[in-house]
Amino acid sequence: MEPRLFQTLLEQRACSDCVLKPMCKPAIVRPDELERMSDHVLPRRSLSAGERLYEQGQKVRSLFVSQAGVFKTETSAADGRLQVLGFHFPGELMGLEAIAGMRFRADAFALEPAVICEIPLSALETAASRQPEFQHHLLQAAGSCLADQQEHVELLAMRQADERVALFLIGLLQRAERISGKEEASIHLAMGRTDLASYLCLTIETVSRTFSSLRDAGILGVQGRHLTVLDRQRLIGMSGSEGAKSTRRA
Amino acid sequence: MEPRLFQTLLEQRACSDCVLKPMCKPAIVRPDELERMSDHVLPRRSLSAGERLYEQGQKVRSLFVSQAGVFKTETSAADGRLQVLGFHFPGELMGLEAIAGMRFRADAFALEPAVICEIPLSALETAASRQPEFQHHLLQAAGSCLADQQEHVELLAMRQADERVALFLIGLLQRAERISGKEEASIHLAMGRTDLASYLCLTIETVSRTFSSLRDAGILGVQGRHLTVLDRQRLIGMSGSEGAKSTRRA
DNA sequence: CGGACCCTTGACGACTTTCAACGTGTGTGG
DNA sequence: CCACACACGTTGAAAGTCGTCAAGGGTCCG
Repeated sequence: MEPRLFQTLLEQRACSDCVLKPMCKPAIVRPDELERMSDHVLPRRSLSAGERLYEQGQKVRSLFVSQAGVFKTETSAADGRLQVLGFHFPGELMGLEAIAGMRFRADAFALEPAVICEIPLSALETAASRQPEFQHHLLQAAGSCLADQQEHVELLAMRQADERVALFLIGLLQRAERISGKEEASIHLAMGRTDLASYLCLTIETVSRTFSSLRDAGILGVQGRHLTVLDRQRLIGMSGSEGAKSTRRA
Repeated sequence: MEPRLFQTLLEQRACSDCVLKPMCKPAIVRPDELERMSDHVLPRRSLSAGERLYEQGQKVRSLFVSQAGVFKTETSAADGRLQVLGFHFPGELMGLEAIAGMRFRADAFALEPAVICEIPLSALETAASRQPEFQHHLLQAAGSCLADQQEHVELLAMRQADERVALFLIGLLQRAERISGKEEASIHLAMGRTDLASYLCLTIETVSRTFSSLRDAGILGVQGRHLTVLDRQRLIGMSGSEGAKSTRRA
């Protein structure tokens, strides 16, 4: 497959959902043309899998929106332990949590080959001052980030490992369906078990065991990073504690 | 003590640190005079301990900043379980996470007698459009909220109960010191063990036991909700896993 | 073919939860 | 004034879940 065409398709899909649509005009033009556009078009950059977008402690000059490819943000504590704070899908804003201290609080890595839009903070603020509509969108985006983080906390508040995994999978399904617009049953995990476990505050062994038990229960098909949701209702049922217990006994 | 005078003192202290300082002019005037001021002065309201400020699912018309008194935000899941998402000290913005869906995602309760500033969303956005400086502050405030949430996740990522408790106490100390400007050793908990446990994703028994073991180790003085940090260095040492292990063995 | 990496599975142990009882302080009513 | 209920916090013992340690299989790549 021609990678250029593939990228273009991805870009079109991503931009239709992008938080920065009001200040961006990529639309139908080809990538090489985009580069030359001056006005509202944002600097772009492509990253390969595993490449770092920004680094913890680095001064913040820009925020980022993935246009294609999933990213992870990850802090490293003083003792060297890594903690994945979030996964970021196309159209989602990254870096906002850094602007209070003006330094990134985490590393950001591309989990797949990716294309990223970079928004210089200065451009962001001037655009917001001039266009009330964009300012509104920006606030909405900030609110979304915050809501996402709250959902992460709510996920971690689920005591049992299988509740957390179920809730995570449902979240992935919903994000995929929001992008594709249709009901999805298959999930491709952009992240490995290690990142997944860190995000869920579990060990990779526990994640693996949970996948296996979901497979044995006939709820999930597991082939490495390709998952298939076989029984969506029971998966949803597991995502709350009461539901989880009754499902497990059944 | 005259409650009116007491309130006024609290207001002055809180406002000096308030995220909304640029759009607010309370300063020295007495509360009853404030009520009548029109321009930039925000609607105020006082709540008694336990009173609800806003409710999950309610439509968002305003955001809030505590001026005096600590608040908690708490979601109730479908199965009735409650989860405390955050504690909010004077000067901190509340409700931003709701604006993406235009509905509050949690209940907010005053934990103590409190005074609150209410900021209608419309006022917020118009003020931000007109004053680039205020828009900047607003973004910073959003970033702070996000950073706080991330710290909460990092706290929950601490595996051991004593690490979480230690990290939480250190956070409280820092918030108190940021407000008072001087080093603090005593902590007054505005919240009960139940809210604390929920926030830390532990049971109240575990929290209680952890306090007791910190007391027995000579690190913390515990008298109900009044805590005294006796050995700050060891407390800090416990907040990372390596430190916690070596401290525990010593 | 060997090695590195990722994922899975098993056995054991540690930690937290659960269940239960007790103590304290506060407010209410006799 | 005391008895009582009630909320809150503490402590103990037992049970369960997940982490740790260890081993093994699979795939990709030099």
